[in-house]
This record gives sequence, C-alpha cells and structure tokens, in this order.
Amino acid sequence: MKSSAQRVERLPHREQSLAEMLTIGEIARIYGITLRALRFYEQRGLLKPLRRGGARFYDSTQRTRLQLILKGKHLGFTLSEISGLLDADASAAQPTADFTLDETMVLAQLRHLEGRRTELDQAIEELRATQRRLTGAPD
Amino acid sequence: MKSSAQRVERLPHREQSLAEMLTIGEIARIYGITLRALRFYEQRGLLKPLRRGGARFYDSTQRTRLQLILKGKHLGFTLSEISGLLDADASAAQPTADFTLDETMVLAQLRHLEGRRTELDQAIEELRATQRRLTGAPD
DNA sequence: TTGCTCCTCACGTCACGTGAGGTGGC
DNA sequence: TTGCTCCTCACGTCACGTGAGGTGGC
Repeated sequence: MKSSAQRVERLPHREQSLAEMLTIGEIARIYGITLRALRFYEQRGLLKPLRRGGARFYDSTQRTRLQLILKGKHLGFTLSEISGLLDADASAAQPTADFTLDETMVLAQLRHLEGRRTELDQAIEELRATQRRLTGAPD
Repeated sequence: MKSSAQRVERLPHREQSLAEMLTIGEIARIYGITLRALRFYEQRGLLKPLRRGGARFYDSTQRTRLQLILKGKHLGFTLSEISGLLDADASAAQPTADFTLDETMVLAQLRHLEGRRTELDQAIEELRATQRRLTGAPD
C-alpha cells in the first residue's frame, strides 16, 4: 500500500538547506518588523531559528510561527497568550497557519476588544464634540 | 477704589484649611484610581499636593488638575502630553475643568484614535469570523 | 496593644527602542 | 580598506503593580 515514490515530498519541511532559509534582515523586511522584535520573540521562546556562526536562519516552520505571532498580536493577544497558542498548535496534529482557538477563548477576547472599542468610541465622540465647539463657536 | 468688603471671597481658592482637603486615600476612592497612580503623577510633576508630616493633602486646585489628567488619559493622551496641557491650562487666564485644546491637537488626536479604531474593528471582525466558523462548522 | 492609613525605596511588568562596541564575509 | 549585515550586552521607555519595611494617630 505504501509506495516509495512520494519519498522526496514526504517530510513536511525538515532539513531545509541554508540556502532556502532567510536571514533575520530578510525576515524583518518581508514582515515589516524590526530585528529587535525578532530577537525578542526568540528570547521569549516564541521562535527558534537555526544558528550558524552566531547568525540566525529562519526556515518555513519558523516563518509559519512568526505569522501566527503577528496574527495573534493583531488579534490583541499578549505574547504570553500567543506563547500558549503556539505550544498548542505545535503539539496539534499538524501545525497550521491558523490558530487553534476554542470558542471560549474567542468569545473572551471578543468581549475584551469590544470593551476597548466602546472606550475608544467614547473618546472619539468627545473629541469630535470638542472640535465642533472649536469650529462652530469660535469665541 | 478698592473696597475691602469682598476680601473674604476674593481669592479663587488659595489657603484652604487642612480640614477641607482630602487625603490620598479619599482621592483614590473618589476617582477610582490607586495610591500608586497618584504618587506617580506627583513624581511626574502633574500633581503637587500639600505635605504635612509626610502625608499628602489635596485641595480643590489639585483635584481639578487630577480631573484634567483623567480626562486626558481617557482621550488617549500620554502623561507627557497631559503635562504640557496642564502647564498651558495653569498659565491660562483661569484654570478650567476643561482642556485648552487647539484644533490642530484635537484633529491630530482624532486621526490617531480613529486609526486605532480601524485596527480594533478589523481584529473584532476576524474574531467574529472565527467564531462563526467554530459555531457553524463544528468539526 | 491592635488596626488603619500613610510613607519611601526599589524591583517587576510589557514589548520592545536605542545606542555601544565588536565580528564576519563579499 | 570600506560597507553591509550580523551579533551581544545593557540601559531606557511607558504607566504604573507589587511587595518590603517602617511611621503616626485614633
């Protein structure tokens, strides 16, 4: 039943050659983040790039993890929360580019962001009122 | 020309008696902030409560300043920006409970907050989409 | 004497920013 | 030799949180 014909493409993406990997500068440019941020994520244990002579090299696994980190940040999660999500994702059947979020977490985060949105809306409305006073009733 | 009849109510509110002032604990309870925050605002030069035997006492001038600080924070200004606003307000004809904001500042802050709101809305929409997938397609 | 409120250090947190000083390969 | 990219400390920033250890007046 198992043919050996598909051997080459078999493994997910282990053992990528250095040439296929990206340097920290390339990653930074591609994803629009700083070198410092990438090193900080590594220090926090969120990324584990390959090391060759001190320099860092990022394979597709690390790039996938980075995408998850950035998506998590966009969704308003802290790095600690993202760390947990990455662990769950890595221990899942197969690492995906999407998060392994259960409904409880989604709803909790939704409530959190909606609360912040309400505050923001209030502040914006007050500033607009101030602006109307400045424009409409110029002393 | 200068009658001495209105002498008593003349000064805005200098020289309040200690009994009329509030302790840091009372201020904290009234405004719903921590003792640490009040001390921090003082350290940053935003508040200057009276000192008697080490303890802090807040008169109505300090309370007005605190209200401005809290309003500024609500509007999304940093403490450095609020510091400048307080200085401008204090050097104005008469300190008010409202900010001395010119139109340029209001518009700049408005753009700033609206930008954050756009990001927040995006994140919220993505979370709602995730939630719909979890609820609608349970697999 | 016990409680309560107040005080001053001073380190911790969050997510990096920002030099300083040095290395490696084209 | 000059540039570019990379590296590791390590302190700074923002707005406080959080003990630790001590004082003062009812």
